[in-house]
Amino acid sequence: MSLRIHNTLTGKKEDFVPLREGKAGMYVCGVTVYDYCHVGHARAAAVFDTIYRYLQYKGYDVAYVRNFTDIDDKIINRANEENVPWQAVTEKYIRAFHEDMGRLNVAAPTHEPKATETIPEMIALIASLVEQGRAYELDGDVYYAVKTFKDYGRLSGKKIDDLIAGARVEVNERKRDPLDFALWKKSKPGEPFWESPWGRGRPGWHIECSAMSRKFLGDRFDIHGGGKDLVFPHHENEIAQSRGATGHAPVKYWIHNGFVNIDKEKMSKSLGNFFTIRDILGKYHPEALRLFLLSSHYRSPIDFSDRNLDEAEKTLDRYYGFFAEAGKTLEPEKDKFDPVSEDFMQSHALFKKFDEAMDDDFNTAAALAHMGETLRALNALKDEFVLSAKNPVKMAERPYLYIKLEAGMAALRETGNVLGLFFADPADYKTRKQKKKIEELKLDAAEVERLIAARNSARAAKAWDQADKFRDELARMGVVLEDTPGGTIWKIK
RNA sequence: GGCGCCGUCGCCAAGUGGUAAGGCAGAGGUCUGCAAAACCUUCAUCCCCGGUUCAAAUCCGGGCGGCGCCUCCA
Repeated sequence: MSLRIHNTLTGKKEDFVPLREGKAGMYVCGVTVYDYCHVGHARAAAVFDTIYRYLQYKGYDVAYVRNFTDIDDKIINRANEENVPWQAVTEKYIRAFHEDMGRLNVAAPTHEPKATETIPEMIALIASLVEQGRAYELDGDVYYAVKTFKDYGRLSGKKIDDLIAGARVEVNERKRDPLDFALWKKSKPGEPFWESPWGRGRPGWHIECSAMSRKFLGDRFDIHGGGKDLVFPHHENEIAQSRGATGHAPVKYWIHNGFVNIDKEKMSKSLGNFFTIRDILGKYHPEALRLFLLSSHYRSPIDFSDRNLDEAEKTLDRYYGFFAEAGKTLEPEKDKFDPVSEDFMQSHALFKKFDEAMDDDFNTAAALAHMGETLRALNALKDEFVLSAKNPVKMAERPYLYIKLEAGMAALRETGNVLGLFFADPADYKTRKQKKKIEELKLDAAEVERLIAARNSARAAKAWDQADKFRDELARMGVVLEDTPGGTIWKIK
């Protein structure tokens, strides 16, 4: 079975054939660290994290680079506003980024370079472009001469002439062409700077990624990812720079994720219609956010709403409910059965379906559907297993039910892990969630426990009317009861 | 204005030529003192019009509606 990837460059799904067998090099544009990340950033992070995990699951040795843009106008502005050194800004938001990613269970990439650590490589790249006549200096600034690159516009499907016609009036009229973009910017007094052959300055945005990807992955690598909004001009410019300098098309497969929308509109800083990751995690379990982000195909827009987040959380409850119940059911019986063989585990039907879905351009939505079907089947199996203990006729089936359950659970966990899900301890998941809800509703847990105890006394006396009164009272508080063999448990509606 | 994407059940969402996955909500049922949870059953012909084809949600043309990129943006 082979992996197929939708390549922005060709607009088609193509078989994934890495440049070096068994290995994969992937570069994903990270964030500019001048503010907290919003849900749109979370989507890109979760999507490419999932791709990273899936490639590893498929057996590839993956070099995954995700950068930080830690020098740019917005950072300088922010530093000036807050009257702090620019490094204070970037350090603060890099830390915040790592916190957010940790909570979303986004794995650390193999390399996480900062632009400011890659300045010499950028200068070398720019120098090479200048030497080849593809870039020119203008009073301390260096621009890329777009017209020297005949394939400009190929990635984004744009024609140079159309672009020129539609180009805005530039502040800098000295550029040879309105499309030419800055590779190096002369620093203004008081601004951070690095020494270069063109004087003191700092890098343009696009050159960073060309330099950082090249530094860690070489002149050519397999996958380059980022949000759809980066296709033009950022990635177009990257191609122009890298290919202009090295002569190689740098990237084999370009992957772009769709936006997170709010009321059909793109979530973005400039529109102001965004929620930061931390805003959302105050209200929802981080895993619910991650599940939500993976519940649509990565290229489709996804609509952010409480309703959708609620649904994701509910789905998650089902999984964790099963893991908790199945764990409780199987654990005490483990000694009675032979351990399940690795072969049997790996032969679980879910894997084939999961792989098929993911092989088809990382179709996480379809993969999750298969996992959901498996979950339902396993719940049924679990009930059957519990009942079989009391039924002499079914006794003989128990070993079989047992290994089916164990294997199914393992399959769910393993596929879940590829999606970065189910990483919490089931008991922990529930407790944490409960705690949060109690705080939200300002419930008195002791009072709840007291009412439950009262109800259970009534039940013991078969005073059903009395018992129902307590139930109703709890219901008014938002508490729902579940009478299980192990006692009465409760949760918040 | 240029380029591009999208429109599938009340909601979310798969499906790129072979006769509509999955989830939520709803309805009925099993279980339960009653519930809850879980499970079972049930629940759409795919924005409109025309065309190609034995066959189209899927391809082509034309509408209508929504969105994105063209400027910093995941």
